[in-house]
Amino acid sequence: MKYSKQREMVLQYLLEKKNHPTAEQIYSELKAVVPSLSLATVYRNLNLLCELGKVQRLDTGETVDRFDADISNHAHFICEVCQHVIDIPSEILSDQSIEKQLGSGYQVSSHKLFIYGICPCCKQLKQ
Amino acid sequence: MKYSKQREMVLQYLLEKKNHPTAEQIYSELKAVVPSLSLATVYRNLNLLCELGKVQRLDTGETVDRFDADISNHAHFICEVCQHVIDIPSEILSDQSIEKQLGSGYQVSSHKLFIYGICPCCKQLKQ
DNA sequence: GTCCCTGCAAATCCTTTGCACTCCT
DNA sequence: AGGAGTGCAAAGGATTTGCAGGGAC
Repeated sequence: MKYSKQREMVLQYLLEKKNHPTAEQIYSELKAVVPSLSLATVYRNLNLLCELGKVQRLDTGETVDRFDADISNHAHFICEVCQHVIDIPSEILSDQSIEKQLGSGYQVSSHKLFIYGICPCCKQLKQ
Repeated sequence: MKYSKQREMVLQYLLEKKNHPTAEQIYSELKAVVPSLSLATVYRNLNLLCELGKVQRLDTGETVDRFDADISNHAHFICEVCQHVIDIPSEILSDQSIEKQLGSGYQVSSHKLFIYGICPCCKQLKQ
């Protein structure tokens, strides 16, 4: 695979800011730096990085996809008040423990866990 | 809310066939029975039923949404070979156990767990 | 020089919406 | 009769694709 400045930028952006951005967010922030950047390029590179396993796509239930360069096993908490997506450490659930519980011939390769509710920050503000 | 034959059909379809269909699948199967049926009506009623809490929407990571009239707490296993969506009993994870593990101020209202892998049926065929 | 990657615009796919008409109540 | 629900077609939003030009190797 050939080097490309645009792909590097997208990956770096995701590695630095861990805010689970949408393609559009990545695009508009990077376009400020490189005005020639195209949204199609951002999408193409996000898909590529997903296929390479360097980035994961989050289907949070919103109409848009979000992206995350943290590919370690972790869950996501989506706050119903502030809409922020918060990383949750993996201890809650592992592929192995799922496979053990499913038993009888299931082969587990991955899982996605989305938790919805109110984050500590918003919960405190409400009180 | 007023009775409508179309809404009743959509709900009945979901209650009977538990195959997690897409809006398009529901539409084409029911259109065979009532040819005047419109896809927009299927979408409108699916959204309504979701709001009423009689149906849940599944964001499996495919481009299309799937729907499920089983609103009890259960996970979904998506077979990477046959693409079938299989219901997994709830014992794996409950909102309460998540909340307990998150601790420190998180309030959990719901969660979605998608497990990806190979189902027993396809695993056996491969061997 | 070759071929992958880009930017742009058009296309595609899923879903929603506006409007006139229908049919519950 | 009144208003929610329908069907149709057109609009909408997110993402992908075709193509000509540009950059990596």
